[in-house]
Amino acid sequence: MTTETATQILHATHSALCKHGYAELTMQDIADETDLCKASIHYHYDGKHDLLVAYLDHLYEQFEDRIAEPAGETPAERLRGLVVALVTDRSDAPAFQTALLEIKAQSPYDDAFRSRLQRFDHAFTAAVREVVAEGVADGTFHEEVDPDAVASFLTTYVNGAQTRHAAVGHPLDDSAAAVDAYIDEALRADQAASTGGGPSSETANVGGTE
Amino acid sequence: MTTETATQILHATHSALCKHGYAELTMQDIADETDLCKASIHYHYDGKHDLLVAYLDHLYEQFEDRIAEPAGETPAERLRGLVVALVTDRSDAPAFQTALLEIKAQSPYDDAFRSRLQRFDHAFTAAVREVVAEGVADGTFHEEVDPDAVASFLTTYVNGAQTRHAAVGHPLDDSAAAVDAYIDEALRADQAASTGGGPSSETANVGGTE
DNA sequence: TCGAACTGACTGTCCGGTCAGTCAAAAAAA
DNA sequence: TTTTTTTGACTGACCGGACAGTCAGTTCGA
Repeated sequence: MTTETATQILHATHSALCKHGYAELTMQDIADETDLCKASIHYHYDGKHDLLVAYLDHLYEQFEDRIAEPAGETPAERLRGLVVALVTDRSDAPAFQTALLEIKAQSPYDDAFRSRLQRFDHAFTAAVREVVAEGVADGTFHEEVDPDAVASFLTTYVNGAQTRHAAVGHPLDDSAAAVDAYIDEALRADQAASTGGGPSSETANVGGTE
Repeated sequence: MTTETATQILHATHSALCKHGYAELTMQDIADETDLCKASIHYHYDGKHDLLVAYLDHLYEQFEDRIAEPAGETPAERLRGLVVALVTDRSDAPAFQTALLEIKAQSPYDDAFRSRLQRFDHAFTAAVREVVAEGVADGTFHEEVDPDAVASFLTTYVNGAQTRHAAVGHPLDDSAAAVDAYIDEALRADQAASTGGGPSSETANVGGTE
């Protein structure tokens, strides 16, 4: 098939996923976002599962690009950009985060999903680790800061922020603010530590906002 | 119906949920964990959704008891007990956490689920806040520690640990260790802050060792 | 004997997947 | 060039399985 058709179907999958959620997603829903019929999608993809996996791969490529070179002058800004990008309420994708959580929840039952999600997790952790290491190297962050520990910590925190937002409506802004406080208070070498309950960490999100 | 029958069905719901997961759960699966037939369950509950909601309520009662009076001499120990109880790999419930995540992921589509999950969230946050406040009051924790912020922070982190464990297999032990480190380094008044910052706590290594 | 508890058989619906066939454009033959 | 064949893309109609929920009827204890 032409790449145009492929992206059309992948795009339709995204829209349908946001509209109906993963659990309620049907092939017809996807076809409805297309000028093709249901059978045509089966013609291009071996089945629903195949299509979803292709969609996750497609998503990962975008995610990879997005976290590849964090914008910002200082490591602190880049770190903030990296994390906050996943913990910000983008009006274009309220339902997307929810659908992604549904997929995460299916991951234990589906090896293909699981390996894809692991790629997201590893990529994000690696990106954070990289930026933190830069910060430690150039003196932005305390020298005792362990990039591995911080990266894993933030990844877990981001996961929590996303889950808690989707599940109980805990504001993403609150979680983002807590990360900001964490960066300032726990990592930055030039900031006075003010303790307090500030730093809450979380991590999580795989897919990003799209 | 007798409360015995009720608990039998609720128990069966739990077992079936762990065995099959939420997405694949059928009324027949639940009935199979019972000495009743499918129709009998429909006789006692208005439907699948009703039963699941009753199950969540049942679950909440147990949860409430569990976090009601955290065990431990010091606030630090009680806080640890509170958090680690939710971030420990209990052999009896590997699949249970996954099923719970599936339910969380459905929460945005289901008001009854959502309100129940919010009760869990609020109860846990309140329990943490309480213990932290005790710790601040008796000098175990720094006086600058904000119980509200710490409670929200830890709740989010716990969510992240659970999600990341289920979704990509990130070890719960690692997350638990990070929380231990957080308590020691960011909250406890008698611990030396590892960073150069100031007199107040430092959370440089909040992420822990993992 | 009355009614609550329970059951087996059944129904309606939904959905993933299949299939025979259409159609247009490319390739091959004339 | 014109005609024929092939092929890839696509479609409407259909199939079969799964599952929530129903219902007429049975069982059994009070």
